[in-house]
Amino acid sequence: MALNKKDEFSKKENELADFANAISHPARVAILKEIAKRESCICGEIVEVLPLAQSTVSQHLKELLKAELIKGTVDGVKSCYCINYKTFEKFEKTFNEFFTKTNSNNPKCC
Amino acid sequence: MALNKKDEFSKKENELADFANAISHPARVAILKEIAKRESCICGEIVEVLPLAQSTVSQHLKELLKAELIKGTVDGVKSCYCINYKTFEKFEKTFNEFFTKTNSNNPKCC
DNA sequence: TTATTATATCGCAAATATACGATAGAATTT
DNA sequence: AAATTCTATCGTATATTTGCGATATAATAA
Repeated sequence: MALNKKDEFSKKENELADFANAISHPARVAILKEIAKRESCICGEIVEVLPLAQSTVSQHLKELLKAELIKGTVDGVKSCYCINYKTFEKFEKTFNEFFTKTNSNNPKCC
Repeated sequence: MALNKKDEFSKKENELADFANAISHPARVAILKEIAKRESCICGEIVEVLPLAQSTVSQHLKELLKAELIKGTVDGVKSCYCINYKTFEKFEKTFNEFFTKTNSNNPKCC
C-alpha cells in the first residue's frame, strides 16, 4: 500500500485479519485440507497433490506456520506439518461471535 | 503472481479463499464491525470512524460487496450498507466443518 | 567420503492490493 | 439554475503477494 495503515487498527482487528489472510489463497486452503485429512503430513506429498512448484508450496507452508494455523517438526530430512487446532479454536469463537452479532442486528435494512 | 494458478484449485477452495480474503484486512474487519453495530450504515459515517480517506473506504466497501459480505442500497444521495448474513451463515458451516475436521484428526503428531 | 534426497531460501518478474487526491455523477438544497 | 452534498471511480505511486528456477543446507544412503 502507499503507506501501511495497519497499526492504526486494533490488535483484535489485525489478528482476525491475519488469520483470514492465511486462508485467503486457494493453495493454502488446499494445503490445510490435505494436512487435516491425515494425522501428519510431509511437505513433499503435498507438492505432488498441488499444481505448484515445491518452492511455492514451501512458501505457503511458511505463511501458514507464521499465522500458526499449522505446526511443524523436523523428522530427519523430512518436515512434518499438522494442524494447530488451538488457533482454529481461538478464531472459531471469534467467528461465532461475529456471526451471531451480525445475525441479530439485521432484521430490517437493505 | 507470476501466473494466476487459482483456476487450478476447486470452486470450494476458491470460494472459501475469497471469503477469507474479504476479511483479510483490518480496515474491512473494522467496517464489518461498524456496520454490524447498527441496522443500517452510511458510508460517510464509516469514513469518520476509520483512519482512511473516503475513496479508500469506498474501495474496501466495494470489495466487501463483491464478496457478498455486505449488501448495499442507494437512498437518495446516500448509500446504505448492511451485513449480508446469508453469506456469513454459508461460511459459518464451512468453517465449523473445517474446525471439527481438523480437531478430530489431530490426536498425536507434532 | 561422496552421492542422493528432502526441504528451505534467494533472487527475480509479474500480478495484486492499498492508499490517496482529484474528479465525476447524481440527488438535494438554496 | 446554481451550489452543495455524498459517494464512486480514475489515475497513480508504492507495497505486498505469488510463482518459479536456481541454489543452499542438512540428513541419510551408498
